[in-house]
Amino acid sequence: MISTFQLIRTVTINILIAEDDADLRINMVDILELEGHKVTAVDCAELAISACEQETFDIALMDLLMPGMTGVEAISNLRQLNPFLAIVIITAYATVDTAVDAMKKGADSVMTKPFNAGELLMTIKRSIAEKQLLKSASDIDPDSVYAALANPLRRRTLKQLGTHKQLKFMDLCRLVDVEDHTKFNFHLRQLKKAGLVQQNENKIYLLTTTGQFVLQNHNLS
Amino acid sequence: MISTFQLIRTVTINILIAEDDADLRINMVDILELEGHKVTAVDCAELAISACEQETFDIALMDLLMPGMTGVEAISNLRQLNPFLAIVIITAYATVDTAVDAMKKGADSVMTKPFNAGELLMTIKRSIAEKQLLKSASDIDPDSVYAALANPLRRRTLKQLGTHKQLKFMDLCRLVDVEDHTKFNFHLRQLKKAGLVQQNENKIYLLTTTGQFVLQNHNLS
DNA sequence: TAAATCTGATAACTAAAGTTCACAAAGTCT
DNA sequence: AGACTTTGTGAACTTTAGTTATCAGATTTA
Repeated sequence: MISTFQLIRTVTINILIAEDDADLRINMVDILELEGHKVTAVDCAELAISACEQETFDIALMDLLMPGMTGVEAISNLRQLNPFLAIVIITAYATVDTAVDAMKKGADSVMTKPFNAGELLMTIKRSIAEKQLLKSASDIDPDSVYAALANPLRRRTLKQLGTHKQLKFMDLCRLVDVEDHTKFNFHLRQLKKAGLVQQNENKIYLLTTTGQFVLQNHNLS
Repeated sequence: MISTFQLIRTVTINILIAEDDADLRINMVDILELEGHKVTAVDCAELAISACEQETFDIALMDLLMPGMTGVEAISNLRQLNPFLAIVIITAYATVDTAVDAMKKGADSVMTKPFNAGELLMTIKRSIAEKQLLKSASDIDPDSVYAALANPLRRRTLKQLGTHKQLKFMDLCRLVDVEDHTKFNFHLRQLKKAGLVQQNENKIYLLTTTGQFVLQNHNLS
């Protein structure tokens, strides 16, 4: 059974649903359980938050309008409980403005009602995939990354590598305006040790995927 | 003249417009210049990028559909040139999906055509204000902030202060599970020196605005 | 081929970060 | 009042980060 799942590349996802319309809620649960996922369904945002306190979900599908707290209002609470939770806001009355607002408040996606099974599964799959990037990039050692970023010279180096992609030692050294190359060599080694920079077979320096991620998300000054 | 501006609390904003519809473009320029803003208008994304290389804009209003690169595709280029640029995507054919996509790609807001002068000015004002937060929070010394974050004990401390808001020295010390209070005192001083933590008049510790900002944006592990 | 530049290792040193210990003023509890 | 907890300070010390100088193999240039 498990091998079948693996063959068709399906992974069991732990899904939280907050939807006050009972029919739609049951419908969604059916679709997702049929797909082999683990589903917890509640009918308001407050219960979703307490569910998140008990359990680690991969994704939360939050209706926008429910009695009590809205789905968007719950985002910050959910996010605090689980930074890697993918949050999708679901709404029948979606306008561009409400969607933009939800995204600003930290939603990962917005889906409009009505939707069919395919759209639901696709949205879940995509949201999880996008979160996965952040997740994988953040299970690196934060100590060494932050320590590496604590030096302006190293931040400049990362930035230069971000724009020029591939650079030889001395070119990079001159770009960050360091006269002493052995000093620069030290910092480059620190960046390598922190897993932000690597060298290819020709000794040319470039960012690791972690380095690229850090560069994108930390807008270094 | 300047005093009048200050009286009515208007600040000159440096605005970049990329819009291929000449009529709309001229119309927008008129509205914004009448308001006293500095406006640069081009008719494609590529020109917007080169304009951004020459000059530092506060906000870019990018049409989604233009000959050549789309407004959304240009986002990463613009962002790299100026991390503090507010980017608003403008489109006539805005659906929730296109809006969500634009936000995922890094837009700060999405505005639908047609819009009137009031909506335009309001959107600009709001986007600038939201960016301003990030700007003000990031002109603090990044060296000391990253150095402060380089220690797991200090990251735990920040997190606890984020959830409990206000904590006394010993309570905080026990929450982060440190036996030696003088050791903890050292790290707390480091956090204060980095401007992430402060004490109120009753000696109770709490996050500074910078600390709150860092906690939100750096999802610390 | 010789000279110059590039790339990097190593060691010696300085500066900064972090820990531990001893002590003490202030507040709290009984 | 006396004991105890809280909230620190300062000095001594250990560890880590960062700098500088010296050397050396590899590669490029003249």
